[in-house]
Amino acid sequence: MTLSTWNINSIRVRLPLVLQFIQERQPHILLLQEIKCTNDQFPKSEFEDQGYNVEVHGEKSYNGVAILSKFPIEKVDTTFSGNTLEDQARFLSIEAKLPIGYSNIISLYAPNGGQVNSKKYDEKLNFFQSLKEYISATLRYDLSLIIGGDFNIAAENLDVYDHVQCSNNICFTIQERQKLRALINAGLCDLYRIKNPDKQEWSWWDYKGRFFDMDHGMRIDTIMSSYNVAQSLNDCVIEKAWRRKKSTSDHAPVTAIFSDEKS
DNA sequence: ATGGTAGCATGGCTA
Repeated sequence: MTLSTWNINSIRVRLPLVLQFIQERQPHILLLQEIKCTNDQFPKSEFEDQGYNVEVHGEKSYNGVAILSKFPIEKVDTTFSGNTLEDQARFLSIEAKLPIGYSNIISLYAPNGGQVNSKKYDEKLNFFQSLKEYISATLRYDLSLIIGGDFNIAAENLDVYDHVQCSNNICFTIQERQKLRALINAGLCDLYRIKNPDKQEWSWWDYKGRFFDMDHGMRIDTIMSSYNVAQSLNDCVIEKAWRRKKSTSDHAPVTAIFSDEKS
């Protein structure tokens, strides 16, 4: 089973590219972020034509998340208990019977945070606090949880192109990294890091300047899961080729491949 | 320190 996540920065602009990605990669599940449209603007039938069940949590202009699933979707939630940014479309949860077992799958678009120490920055820290408390209260030894998306925080020094230069930048301050660490410590594994313990790869490169040409990026998108799900993991890769394409997103997709056995 | 690009929406916000 293959599960991908991709911050596509507008589904209406990126529909042809996402359809091409589906054709080539054939993910059983695709988590999307920054769809930047309302539910009725989302090209649902185009994905249904490709054999996907589709759930969308959108809003006008900004944010927005969606989940495409080859497996029937059994339960849907557009927020979580305690969500401090409930008015923004950043969270979509489904349940589905996967080959690895019955699972809760979440598409997450964490806030960027704007400027360090701004109002948005505080809201970002508070959002992660509320998400950690929810995940902590929800995780049980018999629950299979997959949470993928744009976390908008790079965890470690090897997750940014220059950890000295980036240390005061949004998405890499100590305060943010502590929030991400606390979320992981609630009982999650970073599936990319399990399979690539030393690799330095990025999932996001700024559109501005020559960031992509210079390979100056950050690894802020990933797929996390409960430990039992991680036992079924075969590989996890960042698909940089999709960031190289014309008229693409500023993020690359991340894909996890699982063995089809229950863990 | 600022600006560089991109999308939404058509001025300025968000990233």
